[in-house]
Amino acid sequence: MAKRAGVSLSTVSLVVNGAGYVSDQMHDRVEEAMRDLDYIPNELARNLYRDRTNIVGIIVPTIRHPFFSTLTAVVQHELARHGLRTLLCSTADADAGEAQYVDMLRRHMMDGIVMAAHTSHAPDYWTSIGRPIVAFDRYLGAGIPSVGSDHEEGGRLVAHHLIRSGARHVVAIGGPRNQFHDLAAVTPTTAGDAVVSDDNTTFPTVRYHMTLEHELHRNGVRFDYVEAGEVYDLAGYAHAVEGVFGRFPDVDAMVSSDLGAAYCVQEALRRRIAIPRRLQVIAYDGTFLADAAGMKLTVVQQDFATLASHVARRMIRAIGGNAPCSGTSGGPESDPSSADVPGDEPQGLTDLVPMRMVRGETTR
Amino acid sequence: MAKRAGVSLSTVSLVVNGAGYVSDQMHDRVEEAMRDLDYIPNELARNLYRDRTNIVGIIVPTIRHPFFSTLTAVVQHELARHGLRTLLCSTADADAGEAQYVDMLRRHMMDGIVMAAHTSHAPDYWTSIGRPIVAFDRYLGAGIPSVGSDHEEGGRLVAHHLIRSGARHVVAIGGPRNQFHDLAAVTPTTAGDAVVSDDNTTFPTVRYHMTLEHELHRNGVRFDYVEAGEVYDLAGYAHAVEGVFGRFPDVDAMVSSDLGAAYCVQEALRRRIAIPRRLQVIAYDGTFLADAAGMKLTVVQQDFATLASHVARRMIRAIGGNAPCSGTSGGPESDPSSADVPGDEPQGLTDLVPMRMVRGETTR
DNA sequence: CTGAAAGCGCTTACAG
DNA sequence: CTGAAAGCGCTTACAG
Repeated sequence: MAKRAGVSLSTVSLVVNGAGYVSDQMHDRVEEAMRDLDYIPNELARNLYRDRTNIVGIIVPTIRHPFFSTLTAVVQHELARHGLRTLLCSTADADAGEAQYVDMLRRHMMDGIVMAAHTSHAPDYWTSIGRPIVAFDRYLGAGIPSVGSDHEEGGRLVAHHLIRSGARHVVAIGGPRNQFHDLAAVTPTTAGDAVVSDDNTTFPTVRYHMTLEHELHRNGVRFDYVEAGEVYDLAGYAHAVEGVFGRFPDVDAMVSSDLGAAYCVQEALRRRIAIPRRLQVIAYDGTFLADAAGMKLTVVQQDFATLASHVARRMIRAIGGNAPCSGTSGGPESDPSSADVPGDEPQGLTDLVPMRMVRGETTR
Repeated sequence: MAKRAGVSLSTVSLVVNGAGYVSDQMHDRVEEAMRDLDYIPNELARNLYRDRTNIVGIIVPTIRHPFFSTLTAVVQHELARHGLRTLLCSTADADAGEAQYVDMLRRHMMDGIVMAAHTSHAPDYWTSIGRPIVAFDRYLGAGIPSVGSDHEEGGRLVAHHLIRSGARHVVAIGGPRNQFHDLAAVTPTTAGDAVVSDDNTTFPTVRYHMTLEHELHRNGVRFDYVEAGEVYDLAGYAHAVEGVFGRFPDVDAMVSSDLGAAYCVQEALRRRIAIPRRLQVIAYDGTFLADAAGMKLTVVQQDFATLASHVARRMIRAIGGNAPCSGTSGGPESDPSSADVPGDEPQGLTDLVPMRMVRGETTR
């Protein structure tokens, strides 16, 4: 519909896309006409032709939780650097499970999905989708790339600090423990004790608690796990924390996410329990909240920037082919099945990002 | 490409869309074929035909800030109820100003935009876009609907509480004050004192501080405003807060966003300043952070649910016509210029949502 | 180097 | 009630 300057639409298209050969004269004439009528190309038509939207969905439980808001922010940033937009897909804030978002992926409304929420679907479900998916902090099935922090290292960092500082009774507050087994090839033994089995088939976050528990037990430190409800139930942490002090009067170290740790500090202040002298608190994640929780929290820090860059890299590769932003459109050679390029680099399909501990005011 | 069951594509389309008249026999035959080949309609083609993506962008400074993560979550939820998805458009997390997102709106990659970040563009810019825009907590130009809390009321709530409780020196910590005037028909007087002028042409958030200052002055309470840097500079609040105690040793009340207030509590604890006896702290916003900041903060609460429902309603109206989810497709009668339906209801184009104060542990 | 043609996958009038 | 046709606005081979 842009045949104003007496040229054909193909020429306009060539100019707009900077492709092909157009004489300078034509070029200028088209540019001028575009400016005059302030022509704006309709992206919808391109999308249809290219079978690309340049939109990637990120599935999280809720963006309200500081961990997921931080994660989403960095992932968005990183994707944007590659010309991809981020569609917010939260499962708790939208009465819609992940299935609806996967459906959108199937219907080509998104080019790919970053999956960072709990799922009740089995690996078959995920592998059969046949479109680009990157798993965050979870295993979704053979061939689906996965990115996450090295939670075993995280568990070790926490355990070793607590052991060194003389903790006797550690309480961890976290999500529903039954989720630990949904996708995990983990063999729980009788006494609530569990053992990590196969390296490649475990829900990664579980390893944090398992390693922690294992290390503490090995060193004769008592360890209890308290469930705080689903991750999207922010107030659930507060209740769980309050309960801990009643149930375990002799607790001398508490371990949770930033949010849980913040409640620990708050409740300890209220009960006039001296931190870190009588009670140590270690937060897991290291979002802004760790700096604003009444005391500067000691944290085991996730490296969000690195995590995001891995996620973006995996996603770009999975989407494949045609670069979205740069003019170098290499034709439609994208192949959905390239989502599961097998072991094309050292670590295979899993990126494990190191963690580090940062001392605050809540540990000795 | 769905002529498997020996029927024409039009029939398939009719079945998929549940429109027109199809015999039961045809219907079943098509359904069966769709199941067999597990056919998934390509949304891109529909988008092109309908000139609709069912995607709405929300422009925020950063999703990391608890206020904006909460706002985004509720808006997403509310939009989802109307069949609309939310595209995350943050200006601080993506090296891209709002212009890039507006461009996407122009190119029909989004159906509308919720604008909740600071802009340096003048009203002309916004009004000339001619596509659905809803402003949040700001005035973007004649004809652009706007939603926000009643910040004058917020200012009054804070002021009255502080006056009643005997505060003598109040310090507020907030964003750069020069932004206050960007879009505001506000006449600052000599002494740093400012007066709210025209009711319909003011950057709404400004009114909070102006009302607060005005009320406090009227009652002989000292008021100082300290700038904390841009809203996306989370650590900036911490620095600002630290500075306050040095500059104003006699401060006995501090007022800021949840995040700023959290830093106030933290710094006061560190300096062993008793809250609320020697120092009161009032937080503005009322996100989850107010419950996890070392003490339960007294807050002036934004009614996020109501704000979001107004935003969604305004957006639906601006986008107009064809319902996205329900089967009742009323044909393409959407009209971009319906974004500025003039004064079609009591309050005109502005929704002002009430606030309320919730007492915590940080006030007397 | 430029223009007319076919096609991306759907939808909706419009004839049979 | 069902099928052949035109069109959504662009892009890319393919002839001139």
